Amino acid sequence: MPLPSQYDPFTTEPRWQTYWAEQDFYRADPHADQEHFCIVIPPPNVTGSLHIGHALNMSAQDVMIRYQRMQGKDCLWLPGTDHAGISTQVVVERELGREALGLSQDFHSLPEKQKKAVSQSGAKLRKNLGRTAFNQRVWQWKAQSGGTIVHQLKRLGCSFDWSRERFTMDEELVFAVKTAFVRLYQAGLIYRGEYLVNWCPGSQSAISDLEVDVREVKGSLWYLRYPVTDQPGRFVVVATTRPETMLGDTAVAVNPEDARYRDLIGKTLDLPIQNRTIPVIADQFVDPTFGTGCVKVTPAHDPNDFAMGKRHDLPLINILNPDGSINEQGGIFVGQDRFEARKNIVAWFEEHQLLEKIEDYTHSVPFSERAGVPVEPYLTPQWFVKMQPLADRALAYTDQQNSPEFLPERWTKVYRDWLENIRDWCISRQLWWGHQIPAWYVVGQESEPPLVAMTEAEAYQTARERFGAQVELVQDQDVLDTWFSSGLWPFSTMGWPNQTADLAAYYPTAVLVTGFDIIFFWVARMTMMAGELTGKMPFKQVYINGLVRDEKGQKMSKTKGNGIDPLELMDKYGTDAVRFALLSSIAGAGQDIRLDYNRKTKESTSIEAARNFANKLWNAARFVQLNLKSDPAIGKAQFKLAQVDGNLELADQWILARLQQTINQVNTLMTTYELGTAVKLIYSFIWDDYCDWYIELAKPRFGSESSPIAEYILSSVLIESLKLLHPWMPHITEEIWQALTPLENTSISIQAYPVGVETYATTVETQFNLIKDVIRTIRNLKAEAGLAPGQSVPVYIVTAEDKALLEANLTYLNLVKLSSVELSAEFPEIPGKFFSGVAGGIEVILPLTELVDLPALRIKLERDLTKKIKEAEKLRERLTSVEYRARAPEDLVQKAEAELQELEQQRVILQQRLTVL
RNA sequence: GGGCAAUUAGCUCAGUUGGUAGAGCGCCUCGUUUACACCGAGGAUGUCGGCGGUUCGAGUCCGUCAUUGCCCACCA
Repeated sequence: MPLPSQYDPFTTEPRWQTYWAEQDFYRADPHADQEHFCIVIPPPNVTGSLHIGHALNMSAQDVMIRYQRMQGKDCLWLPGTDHAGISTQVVVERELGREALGLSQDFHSLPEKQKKAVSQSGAKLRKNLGRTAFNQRVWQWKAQSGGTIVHQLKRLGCSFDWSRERFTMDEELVFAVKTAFVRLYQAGLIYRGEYLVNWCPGSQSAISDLEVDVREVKGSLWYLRYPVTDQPGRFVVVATTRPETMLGDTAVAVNPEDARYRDLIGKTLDLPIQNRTIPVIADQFVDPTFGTGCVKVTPAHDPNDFAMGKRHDLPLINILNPDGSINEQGGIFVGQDRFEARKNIVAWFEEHQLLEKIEDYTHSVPFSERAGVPVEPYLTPQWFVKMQPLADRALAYTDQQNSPEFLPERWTKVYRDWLENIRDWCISRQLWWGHQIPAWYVVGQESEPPLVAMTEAEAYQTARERFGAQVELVQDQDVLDTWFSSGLWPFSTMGWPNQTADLAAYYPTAVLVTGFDIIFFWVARMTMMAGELTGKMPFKQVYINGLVRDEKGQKMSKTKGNGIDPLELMDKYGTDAVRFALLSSIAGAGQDIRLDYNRKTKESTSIEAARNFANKLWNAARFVQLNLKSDPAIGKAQFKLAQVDGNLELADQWILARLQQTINQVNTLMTTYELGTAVKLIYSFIWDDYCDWYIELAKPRFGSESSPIAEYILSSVLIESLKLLHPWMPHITEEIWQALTPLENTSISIQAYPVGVETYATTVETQFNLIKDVIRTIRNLKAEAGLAPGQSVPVYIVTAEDKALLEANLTYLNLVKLSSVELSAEFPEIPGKFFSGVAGGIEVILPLTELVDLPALRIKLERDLTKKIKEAEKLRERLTSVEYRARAPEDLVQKAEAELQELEQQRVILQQRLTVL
């Protein structure tokens, strides 16, 4: 099938994607004899759509998987999505709200006011629907529009095994989650307790430390006076950034060493507004140099105070409702919002002359990432995972087996540090959409601990045994933090807790590819869960990919609106170009990538360069196809070096040697997943070596005696190059490969990846490079002489050593327009003016004609000469140094000497040239 | 406060164990010779952030400072 004159990614790419899917090439077989290789997808949110970070992350995984598949391994790349508790619930709520208000626009394009109305109405409608009906509605939404990202992954050309697609709320995974919960509970690793959690008044749910976004806020530090009991006129002044919490104060603390307040320790203060007396306590925590040295203690609303409260056995007074308003403990301020109350309380203090002063104060305030409002430390009953034993176990693996291994290695420290300073994990969320906690309470026996069981029936059975037949149970209303189910992902997707064939074959997985931003959220949770539940680390390696930054080097984010849409780029340049551009800019693993992008024209030069490369490859293939007259190899081109060992020209041997070298380098790089470096080598092999030199040298051979060999090597090297490149640019390589190998009738993606022979002729490379240098020197001389490339000129070449080599390959010099070539061992008689250059000891002489601009040439030559003299001077200085001679390695000294010799030769020639002029 | 990155050509970035700096884009000159102008040939451009040290030799190793970005912990 002849290749069309223009490559069209937009029709080509979907065609092969469909073909790959229909042929079912990427279905894994756990019973296969081959070695297994597995990657599980970091499950994107079901609500999400593909962003540029995904594009990089997924492309990287696809390269790894395609490469390993071509290595002959049985590969499983398991796709799936995450139910994403809060974001999904919010999306569906908004949909309800939009429906109710009759708005058809996308939520994000609505004006702020309408957004608020939609959210409020949505939340109300959710409550009206009730839990079951609402969740049904979410499932319905998921079926309709939850698959956006899945389609987009297909468009990226990802070679997933779609038969194994999973969702974190699949029945199988629900079972795994329950099993994990029950087992951890039974092992004493899950408990329920009243603790201070990060409470988000916006979503009225507990959130984990990791979901808190700390922001610098310009606020105030208020200095409040608390009167000392029975000592009229004496006050203790406390400083606070949250005055409203004083309603729940149960002590004031001072440092025990602080002489200023020593006499007050053990005395009491009259807490204003509340008309309570509170003690003055002594605690080391208090820094006497900060503020007044007195700290108000609110154990129910501050983590440090909570700890202090524990130490001093202080009462806990909760003053807030779940929505952030002041509750009935708040005296006269009951019902007010926390910020309204703050204002009013400050006013009250001022009015009663109890406000000492106000200072401007910039401090950090924790915000809820989801709702965007300040978080309150809040006392509620929640479920927790006891992390220390899990972290210790995971750390033990890192210590003993060096597993998982992080790439780049430096992330190990980040991972370790977090595990070493672990805190308990609050896993309950006050949401409807998610894995409902498998715990039941006995109605009327609320003080009893809940019954944790796999099913309601099981819970009832236990309850009846304990409380009699009439017992009534109610299930815990909370759902689990989304990361709880994601934490099981590498094994829950393979059928755990059942001992499945997939688990046996693919678990632990080979490598996890993810961003550093979820090392704590996800990676560490997986290792801890897996260590406890499966007794193995879930992956051998963790490849951390960098962030894709915008053209200014800034992190892309929704709020900044500086995202670059990969789909738009794919529409413009084709998927392969986007993949290539992203992957080839990976320097080291974990290094951020800055994507150049012009927001006005929506152009990206790096992706354009990638598109140009695709075009180059396409045209090279077209050229080869058009010139295959003798059809020796195409159609069943299984490249074997042994088949072409006779009658090879230097260029043939050279390109084969370079191919071998490239194959070896790529294979070596891929053992450490150096995807960017590897593909850059392939790029330069195809463009610089194959296209710029080999194809050019093959052109004059067509039709001649050596035509069949040239054609054979042209085609085989191309086909090997296609295989080399395929993991990075799957579509175009498939397209060309299919066109060139019609007899194969299969996909390039399941061909064997090239394997290099161990030795290749380096002498060939040296020889060929010499010829290249001679050609370059001639071109150079012509350009310097101001001669057009098309102008035929005579050339004299002087070399004793390499005369035979040049004689044998004289035709190669035809890459430059020459009227005659004189080869000699001695400097020849040349009529008229001339000038010359040196290539690897070979002198090339170009007679001058009247066409040359002599003054311009002289200036250039003089500049060159001073440069050479300086270089030679530097080199000579080094070589005459006694220490250098004594300590530098022998081969280096020799190299330097040879270099100096050539420099000298060049200097002499330049001087000759100048005198000739 | 602690930690981690980054600092190299106009721009974006490479530079393996220390051996005397490269690529892509851009720029300049020339060119449509049997694939490709999304091309070819040639060219110009760097006190490798500053200072100090180790070494025959430092972009590379050590120390220190500066700037930028990120992560963690945060004294009310």
